[in-house]
Amino acid sequence: MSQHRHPGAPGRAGAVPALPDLPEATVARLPEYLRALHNLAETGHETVSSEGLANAAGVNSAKLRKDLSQLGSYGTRGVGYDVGLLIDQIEYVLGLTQRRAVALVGVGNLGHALAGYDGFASRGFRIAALLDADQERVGEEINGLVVQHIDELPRVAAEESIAIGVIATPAAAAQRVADQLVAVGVTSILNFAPCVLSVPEGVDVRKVDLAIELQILSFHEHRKASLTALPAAGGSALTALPGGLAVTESQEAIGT
Amino acid sequence: MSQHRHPGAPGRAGAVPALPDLPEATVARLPEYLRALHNLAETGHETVSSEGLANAAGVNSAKLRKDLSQLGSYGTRGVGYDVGLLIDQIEYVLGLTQRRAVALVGVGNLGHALAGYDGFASRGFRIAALLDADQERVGEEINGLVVQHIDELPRVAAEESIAIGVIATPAAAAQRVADQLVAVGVTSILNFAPCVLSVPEGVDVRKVDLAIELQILSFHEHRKASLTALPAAGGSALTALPGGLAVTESQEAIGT
DNA sequence: TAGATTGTTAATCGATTAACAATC
DNA sequence: TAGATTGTTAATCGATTAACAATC
Repeated sequence: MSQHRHPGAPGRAGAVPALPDLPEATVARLPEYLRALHNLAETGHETVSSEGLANAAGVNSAKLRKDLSQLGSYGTRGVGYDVGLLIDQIEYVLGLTQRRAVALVGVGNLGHALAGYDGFASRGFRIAALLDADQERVGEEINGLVVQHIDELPRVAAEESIAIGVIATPAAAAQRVADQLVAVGVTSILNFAPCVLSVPEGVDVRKVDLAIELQILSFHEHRKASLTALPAAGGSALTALPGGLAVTESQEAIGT
Repeated sequence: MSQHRHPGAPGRAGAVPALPDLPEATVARLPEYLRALHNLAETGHETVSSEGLANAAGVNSAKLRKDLSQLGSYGTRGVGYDVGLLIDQIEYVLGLTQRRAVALVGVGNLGHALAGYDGFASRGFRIAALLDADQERVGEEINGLVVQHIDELPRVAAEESIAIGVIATPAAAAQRVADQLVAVGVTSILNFAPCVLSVPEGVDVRKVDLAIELQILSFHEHRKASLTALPAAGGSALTALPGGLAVTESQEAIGT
């Protein structure tokens, strides 16, 4: 093409950052590529081929090249991709050049663990506030943060510029918390409560439901069992497992 | 694997349980329908229309009818679906008529929370064993279960008929744990470690990565910000949020 | 019968993939 | 130049959706 444009890439001042409107499936895979690239960087790799990165991320190489081509043209034919450049580019697109502040609501069993999860800090986020509706829990200190009452949310949101709300309350409380988050201007919510949330247009909600993941696996267990239970039907069942290793496609399925 | 008979689907006594090969997108939504149906049953509803159930599950009604039609024909035209019958049918298809035993490996921060998560027990699963490679943690009691050393896995798997393995170890340990699970015959794995696992064909892996969920939200935050940063472009931006509520489509996206 | 709602069709949309020309 | 690998094309596959005939 004419030249390598870095649309609003790090270092570009002035121009409006024209963020490409990526397919959702691509967006969901970029973080996986990013993680693989960080691993490669740590082990001293300066370039990587689409084949190599695809293996590290558990996808096929055509899909990887297609995904990366949506960001622009950052590879070199005959050589591969520059690991550092690609990290910068993906981090830029994902909006990770700023460390976003997260408010975690609900400091029960799961919320407690999330508050202590260092994977958030190491991958671009800062847990800026812990909130709970239970006065019993207010004042408790977890990982250097003091739990505050949910009614403090308006003040906290303003002070900390909360960008993302994480809901780890029981299902019965989740909608009310979502409403409160929306009311203070939060437009991105990660919901761990097993319920559907209603939010206005323009607010993004992602849901993680641990029991649902197990139920999906249960279906496949059930299905595999029903196949091996048909011995008369002959050859084509899954009974004989080949010894070779392969990355199962289902590993990509989450978060899509 | 085929140690005992599946209770036949309602209405199909005697016949081989011919489990339909459902589209993955449908499988991923069935647990959400099931949860919504349980809510309806608890609030005294005996029947529900596709419109009503679709609202409760956060999907559109055409999709819901299409999904349910894959299971067979369990609705009544002009009336709707029988809540109890549909619960039985979905639970059968998902293999939830037996309570599956789960082994949880890695009892650190997150694993601790998972061990105490009552959503597993209430939705068809039994945490049958807690395992860890760290001798310091062996012997600790969590929620009535004593943490055992990972080397006990072969014995535990045989004694408890483990159907699903949950990996909540650091990334560096996850592949080795997966190999150990596969070696004792586990064919379904839920992986919370931020890494790709290699497993033989026939083994299903699902991955939950909390930081990836935040990074996907971060992309959308970044994108929304880049849109509102274009004031000259006039009318069509997302700045003016309509007051009406709507269930965002992105809520369905996980686990697909 | 009249009204309601399912189950199915068919059009459309989006995602995946193999293949290969472009090009380093 | 010869070999390697990207970026793109086009075919295919799977998922979504509106519309409506079937039917309770």
